[in-house]
Amino acid sequence: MEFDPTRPIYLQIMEEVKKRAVRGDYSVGEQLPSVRDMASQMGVNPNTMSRAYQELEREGFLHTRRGEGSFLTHETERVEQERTALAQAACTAFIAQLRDLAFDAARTSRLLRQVEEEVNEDGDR
Amino acid sequence: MEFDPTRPIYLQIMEEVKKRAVRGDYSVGEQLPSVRDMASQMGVNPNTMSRAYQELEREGFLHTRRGEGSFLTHETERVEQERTALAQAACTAFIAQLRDLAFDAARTSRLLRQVEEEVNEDGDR
Amino acid sequence: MEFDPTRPIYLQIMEEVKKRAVRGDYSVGEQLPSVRDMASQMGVNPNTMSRAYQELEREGFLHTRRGEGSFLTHETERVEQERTALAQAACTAFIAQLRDLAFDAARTSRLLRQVEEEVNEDGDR
Amino acid sequence: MEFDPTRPIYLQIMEEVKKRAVRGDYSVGEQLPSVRDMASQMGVNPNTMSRAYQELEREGFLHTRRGEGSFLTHETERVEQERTALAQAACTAFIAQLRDLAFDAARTSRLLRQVEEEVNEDGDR
DNA sequence: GTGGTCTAGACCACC
DNA sequence: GTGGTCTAGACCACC
Repeated sequence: MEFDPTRPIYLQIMEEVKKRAVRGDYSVGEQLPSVRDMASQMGVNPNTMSRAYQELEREGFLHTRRGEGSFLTHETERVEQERTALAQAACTAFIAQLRDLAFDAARTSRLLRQVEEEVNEDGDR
Repeated sequence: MEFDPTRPIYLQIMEEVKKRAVRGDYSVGEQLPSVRDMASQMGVNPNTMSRAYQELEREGFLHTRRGEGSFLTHETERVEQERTALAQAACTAFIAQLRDLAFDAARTSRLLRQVEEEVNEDGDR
Repeated sequence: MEFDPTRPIYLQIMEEVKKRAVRGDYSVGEQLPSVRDMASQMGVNPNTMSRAYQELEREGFLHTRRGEGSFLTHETERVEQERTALAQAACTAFIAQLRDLAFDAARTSRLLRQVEEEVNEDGDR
Repeated sequence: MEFDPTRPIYLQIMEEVKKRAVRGDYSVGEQLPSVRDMASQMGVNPNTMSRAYQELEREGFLHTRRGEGSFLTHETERVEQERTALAQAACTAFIAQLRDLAFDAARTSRLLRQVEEEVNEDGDR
């Protein structure tokens, strides 16, 4: 994986794990790859991965059972909450981009209506 | 400037110049920094900058007068066209993110309405 | 190959490749020598040859498949179009020469009829 | 002046002087620039220029009067003869080019008729 | 000063 | 093997 060198890697790993859970790569309650496996998978130091797992545990996103491994939270709502947070972040970034382009409100409205149509068509599939 | 190492630098420079023009950093018809200046400003080789300028000229985004320098197109429409293209690209990326998060149509609609409101508030400022 | 030092080499290479295709040295759809081979064949730097090939691709005269090589266009019409263009260029240069010699219209007419006869004899061969 | 390095320079000078006379840069009977002046004008060695003048004299195209200088022939016909010869040479080269392009007789006829029209329009000016 | 071209040589991606 | 990109540095034309 590629990491943005200007931000702490463990934070970027946390986001990645959350995205994977939200995407459904891991199901609620499911065992996650071990710290070592995940570290080699993402090409980072196991210590860094361990830190990421610890922080995720503090946030209640996973729990670790000594000697057994780490497991994604059982609470569906917790994952849903992350989905919303990630969507909101994407949304904030998107608005910032439009603002930076000085894209006016009228054109934005038109663009968003287009987006909505596209999404609805997708939903129908 | 930081460049994504997986994509040609000259393409990223082209996008950056377009963004700057769209943001209004450069006005239509205005002389742009020379190839050498822009190259040192962005920390790339003058040849790479030259390539970027040449491609932008081919796209009609700027024109070069030998021995004089490069100038942003006089056509406001050309810049507007780029504004639209950049906004659409941002939009497409945004939708892809929501899709990747398995964000359903109903929630997306709500989110988009929220975006629209925020942008309108901006417009009112 | 000898190049006219007053004109960009890559442009002269483009013309040479077109002439070769028009002469039938390369057939439509056929693989062309690699950038490196053609460069050493013509005694130029591979970068210069690469530029020539890229411009020819932009003109639709050849297409490149990454990792495989470059191929003359499949469209016979494209090559025919070049034949016409080259003939017209030769023609324009010829007229300019006659004009430069202050060759009057009557004598030019006679000369042109002579050209036509010679070409027709050629056709009969 | 630029010379083709594959052919004797004095021959190329001779052709140049003939072209100038045919173009009317020099009139019949008129004094030509001295060997020295012409040599520096064309950027060649005076010996080379001298050789060219001698050959032109042998061909009866100019005559030299010791201590006075060189003069273009008085005979208008001699210049006309050169005009024809140069036109014929241009013509031969033109036909060779069309042949090299495998430009067929029908297309050549069409092209030549176009040329003739252009020349006639020119003549009307 | 300006941009345009060319070479030499490296490194990469795709095959 | 193939082409694509980038750098470094030279030289040139036009102003």
